[in-house]
Amino acid sequence: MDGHKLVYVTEPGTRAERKERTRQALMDGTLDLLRDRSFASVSLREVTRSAGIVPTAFYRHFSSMEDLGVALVEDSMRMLRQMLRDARKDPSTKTATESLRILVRQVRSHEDHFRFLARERYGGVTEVRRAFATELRMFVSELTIDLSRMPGLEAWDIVDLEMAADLIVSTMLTATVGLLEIDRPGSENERELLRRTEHQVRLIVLGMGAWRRTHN
Amino acid sequence: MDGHKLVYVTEPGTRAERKERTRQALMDGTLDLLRDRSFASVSLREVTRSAGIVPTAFYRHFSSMEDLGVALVEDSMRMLRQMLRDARKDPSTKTATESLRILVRQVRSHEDHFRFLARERYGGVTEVRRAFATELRMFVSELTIDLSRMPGLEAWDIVDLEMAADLIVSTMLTATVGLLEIDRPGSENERELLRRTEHQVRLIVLGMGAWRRTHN
DNA sequence: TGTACATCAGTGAACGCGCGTTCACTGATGTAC
DNA sequence: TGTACATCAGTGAACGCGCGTTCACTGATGTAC
Repeated sequence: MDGHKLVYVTEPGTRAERKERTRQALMDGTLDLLRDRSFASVSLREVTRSAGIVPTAFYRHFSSMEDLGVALVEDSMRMLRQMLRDARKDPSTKTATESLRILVRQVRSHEDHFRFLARERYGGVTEVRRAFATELRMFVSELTIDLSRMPGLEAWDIVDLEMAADLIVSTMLTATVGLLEIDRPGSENERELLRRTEHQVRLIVLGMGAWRRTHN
Repeated sequence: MDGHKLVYVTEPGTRAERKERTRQALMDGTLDLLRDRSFASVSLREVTRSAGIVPTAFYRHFSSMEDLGVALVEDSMRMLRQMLRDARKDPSTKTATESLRILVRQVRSHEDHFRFLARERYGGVTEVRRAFATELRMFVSELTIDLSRMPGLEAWDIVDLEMAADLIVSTMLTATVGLLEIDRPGSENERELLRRTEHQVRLIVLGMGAWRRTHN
């Protein structure tokens, strides 16, 4: 016992690299603290504690907690945008089942970010709400265009298409929030949620077929 | 100028009445503070300030902020339950348009409570989330029963009916949250939201007709 | 109805605590020659 | 490659502040006789 240990006196890497790592530690630590609380209730000192630095060092990375919040939103939004872009490119998303499979995989591998977005979606910080709403509106527009190119939907009124796209996105969003509340991936609860969501999307698509017949 | 004024030295009513009034002032003041913040970020001292009493007097009414939070949830839930009960009794709710008209009226006359529920729905307080989820599940069950009694739906599988009821409730919930973000009642934004929601509900109902044909 | 006592909503002083922020500092890393 | 100086991420003491909570109190209201 009591043998020698190899110890880094200081962390490896250049100064810039170490700074970036601390910044990431602050952001990751904050997302971790947000697991079961709102952003507004987390203190600067808690955040620095979670990252293993002294409170005053916080200001080397962010000018305020609000600033850190904005950085987290940007980070989460970047992730969300990337996911949506990938999903639109992927040809297999043409079926509801495949879209859901992709959604589950993404949500499970970025739970912290999704939880942050879901939590702050209706939370106190106006800027977050606005950013999220904008992102969602953009995605609904893109989905509307996708729909307008599908066989049988070319003749649809754009307003009606957008209404349907909005309903599909809402349904997927509801499923996402539901997923976050299910801790155990692959559980019976999860399978039931997915089955229900899949049927709901199919119901909407069927409705669109009937809509065409009654409104055109 | 500087004439006499008639002033109540103490508030009117019995001691119990005045206590109840202070309790209400604490709850109303809190809902007011929650207009653009989360419950977790509101302090006991702010609440008593809003009600015009000294901080220590808070404990004559609630044992803690958490206790006040529970009282607010119960209050809001009571309101919600009453609204849903009334809506189910009202025969005019058989059409989507009428249901939406009732929803708008209720949301507009209880905005504080609805905002509180929407804000805390995914907020940090587990108990609130659970209470809301239970209430919602109960309402979906009731709506499922309503649907099963509608002409043409008697032969439906109960699971399918519940799936459809869930989708309708989600859609109404999304509309509710949307309404809360529109400050100006009767505005073009509000009319557009209602038109879209109405079409979405109709789309779902049409989908149910098509579903029967493809699954039975 | 009048009196004596009990109740209790609200007061005000005081406490210890965690907070955000300032400041001068340290010492390892980076750069110029 | 070696030296002298600049940079700067992180430190630690200190501050004033709002917080939740305790406690002994006040004085109007309620009750018993």
